[in-house]
Amino acid sequence: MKPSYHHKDLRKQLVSAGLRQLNRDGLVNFSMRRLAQDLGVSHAAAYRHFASKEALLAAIFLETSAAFRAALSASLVQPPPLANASSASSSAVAPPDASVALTRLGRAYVRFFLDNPEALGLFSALPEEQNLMLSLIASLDGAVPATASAPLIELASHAGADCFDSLPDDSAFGLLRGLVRAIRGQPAFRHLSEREVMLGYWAKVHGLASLLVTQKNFLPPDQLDASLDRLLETAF
Amino acid sequence: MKPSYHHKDLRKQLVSAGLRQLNRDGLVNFSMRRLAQDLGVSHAAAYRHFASKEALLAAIFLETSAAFRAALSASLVQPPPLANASSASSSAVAPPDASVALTRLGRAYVRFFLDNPEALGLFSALPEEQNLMLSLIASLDGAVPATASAPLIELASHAGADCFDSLPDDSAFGLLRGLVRAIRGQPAFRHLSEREVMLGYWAKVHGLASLLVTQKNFLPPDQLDASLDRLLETAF
DNA sequence: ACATCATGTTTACATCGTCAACATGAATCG
DNA sequence: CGATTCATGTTGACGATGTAAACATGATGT
Repeated sequence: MKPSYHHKDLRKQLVSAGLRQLNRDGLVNFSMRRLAQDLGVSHAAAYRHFASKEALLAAIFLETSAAFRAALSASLVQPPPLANASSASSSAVAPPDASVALTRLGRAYVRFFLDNPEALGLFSALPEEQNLMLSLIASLDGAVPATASAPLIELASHAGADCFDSLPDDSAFGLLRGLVRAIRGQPAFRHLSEREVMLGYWAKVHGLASLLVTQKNFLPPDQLDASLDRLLETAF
Repeated sequence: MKPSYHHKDLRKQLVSAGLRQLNRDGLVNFSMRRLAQDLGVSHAAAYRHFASKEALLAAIFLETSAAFRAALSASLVQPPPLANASSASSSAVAPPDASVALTRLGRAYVRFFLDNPEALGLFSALPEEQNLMLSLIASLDGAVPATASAPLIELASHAGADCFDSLPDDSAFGLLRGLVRAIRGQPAFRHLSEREVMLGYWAKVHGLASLLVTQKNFLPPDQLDASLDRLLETAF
């Protein structure tokens, strides 16, 4: 089998091999030419599929963020076992309690970045970084198509400063907002606005992810899951 | 006055102009040659002062982190006015209450990164990123000299996974640890380890900084200080 | 069979980080 | 004062990079 002039779906291989190189060498050392060489293809071959290096990174970002979204959604629908697993409810689509749901969501968030360390850098080093984190939140509802060809701009354009109020209640983000509202019902959080409660939750979760990714051993690794649960539950 | 062959303290100008370029063009587009050109000096001139681009960035990091340290220390010694300023105690070196001190510290932390947006990227994109955040915490005590010529390695070498327990109680970090211990005295936090309380606090503060830097308008900017105080106080 | 067109390849260029060889001039010492 | 030394700045070169233009190949549909 000759390696065949036409590589046939080079595109997918660029994205997946690119992701691999990203996690190996870091974002700063990400190189188009080395990537092409690794795939046994000449440099500039990638430019038949991506307009620029940034576009490739955007595609990788899109794939990663799709996985991210899936992980978060899964944590709400089919919760991974908490530290103290008691009831065996088979298909609890609606989470029993807001703070439990937020704990699950938070744990999935942190776990994802621990499993994909480079994703954090990717998510914040891309051109539309200003709107990125919120577009991720917004993209929870699937309103933004994850089709890999769409440039990042398109994704980010859906999430401005006002996306907090503009998404429908039955979207995933709307559900998150609902959880936040429920939390805000507790007397301890009454003096905060919705956005403040939301930001406080997200900040804690995101901060845990950031710090733990770069400080993997700050907490004893074997008790990490339990620690995470405790920390997230304590937030509310 | 001819621009003089010898530029005389090019080094400082490289650091400060470099910091400026960093905040303008971002870390990814940071260019040695453009920097030299902006200073009216030929490329490679910088290599008389810094062994590599990374070394320059490390120097910029050191300067930035010194300012960071100063801002944090100042917030503990001479607190910036909280939202509700009542008593005018002239020189309250010892903060009156642990949670108040932590709120002040947190606000200084967030404010610093809002004022120096690129510092966040700098702090996490540098070679010793693994130990960076904790070395910053550790460097609160001034054990690490801020002399600009020292490479980053030297700084980071002082902060390993064990710096949490190894610093003396009367250092700034020790003080922070004391604050954390005081907080842990409250019944709501008794079930958490010291490190967990510490991480929870730091995560919230760091997360607030990260999210607000990239989402400057998520909270109404005019009430940002008040919101921050509320959010930080609610953590405890 | 042939034309079309998506997909690879080659060549070329500007820019980048970095090094080696050289130039300059301020400081030191006779 | 004049010669020497040495830190500092310059020039030119090299290899690697991102990217565009011109060209090649071969799968596809008429």
